[in-house]
Amino acid sequence: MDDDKVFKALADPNRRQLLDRLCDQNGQTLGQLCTSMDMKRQSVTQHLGLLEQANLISTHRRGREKLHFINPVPLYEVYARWIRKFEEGRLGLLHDLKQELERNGK
Amino acid sequence: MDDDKVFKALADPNRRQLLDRLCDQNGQTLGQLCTSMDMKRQSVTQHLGLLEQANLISTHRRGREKLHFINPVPLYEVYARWIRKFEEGRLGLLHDLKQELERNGK
DNA sequence: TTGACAGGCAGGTAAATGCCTGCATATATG
DNA sequence: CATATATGCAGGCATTTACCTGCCTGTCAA
Repeated sequence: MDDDKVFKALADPNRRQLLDRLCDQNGQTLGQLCTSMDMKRQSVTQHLGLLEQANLISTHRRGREKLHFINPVPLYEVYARWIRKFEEGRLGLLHDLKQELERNGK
Repeated sequence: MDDDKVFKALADPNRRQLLDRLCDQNGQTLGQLCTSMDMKRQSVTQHLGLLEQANLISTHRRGREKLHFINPVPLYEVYARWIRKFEEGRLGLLHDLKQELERNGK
């Protein structure tokens, strides 16, 4: 997985909204997704392209339509490799901070 | 919490690296952090500024030094509000995809 | 076959981003 | 006090990003 592409894809609120819409209803067409996005179809296409490059969605065509499906795996991997790491040290880190503040706040 | 600031802050590999360095050793000064970043001090300052605005780090001064501490809370909240949501629907989503592929792959 | 519909592709532009240089300020130390 | 050290602040510049317009291709249905 390319961490960087995933993080960059998630950096834009419109792309997060697209994931949200797909979470509401998976397998939507480009046209359907466009109705909830305040921008031109071509722009939505670009956003979906970035999501697909980040492997956050997968697509396939049905006739003249293009269906979009969420792939939750990269999101979970971001959590596993990135967020959980800091979560584990959470108490320790807060302890360090507290100690430092006390040492200097006296 | 401002989701957008957190996601945008995490979008840059240098900022993620800074968080990593702080995870290795919490409470480092700007100067210390600079030694592991291949850019000028002023650039590092800007990155740290974004991390602080996203509430991912907190700082306080000790004399002429500025110490930086990780705040793991926003990371956990991103997970709780964002990633867990998709994780929950994971099996269902994969099931939808499989079904769709089979319907059209025949 | 022809018209309507769904989507792809190719620039163009304004704004945001990331990095830099140069200079200013504040603190520690001899 | 004088100097070195740690950081702050301002502005410039190149790249990337996000959105747009305009046009082309492919599919369905009458």
